[in-house]
Amino acid sequence: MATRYWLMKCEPSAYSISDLARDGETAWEGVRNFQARNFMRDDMSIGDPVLFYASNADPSGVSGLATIVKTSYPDHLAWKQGHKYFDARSTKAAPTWFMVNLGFVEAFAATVPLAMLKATKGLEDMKVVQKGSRLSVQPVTKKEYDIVVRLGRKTAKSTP
DNA sequence: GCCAACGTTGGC
DNA sequence: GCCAACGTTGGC
Repeated sequence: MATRYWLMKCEPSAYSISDLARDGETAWEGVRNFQARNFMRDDMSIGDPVLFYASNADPSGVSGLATIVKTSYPDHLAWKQGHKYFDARSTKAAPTWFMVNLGFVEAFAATVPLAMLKATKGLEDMKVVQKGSRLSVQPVTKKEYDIVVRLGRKTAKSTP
């Protein structure tokens, strides 16, 4: 499958880019939105580049880069009774929810804030800059990805 | 902590 | 199949 580019959101209090830097790889668990699930289940390939987005952060924005190291497999937490990600609809025979594994690529020295993304030419169409966008896994174009990477590295240089 | 926007559920 | 009610997300 062709390389696709992604943006994946997470609250730093739950999991941050430094956690990923420490772990090297992590299972992207707990996605409970059908659109996000479809992207993970159907459209991701190993090696796809990912913008790691910190939501509910100070500031919110892209904090680093990751890559897909394992394509989708059933989210076993949906089967765990009592777990916060438990969902009775999901069975082993017909799983409802899936996850992928992310590998660490790079942590920006400073987060590229959402306000900067909004102010940058060429990123107007990104879902994340649009008002009310809550999709936690979303596709981005190569062009958008490249612009954000450039912003992230520029920010890094100006931050001691 | 507030609240607007959104996705999902359930009554009808 | 509509739509109100609810729970959640996420910027500020």
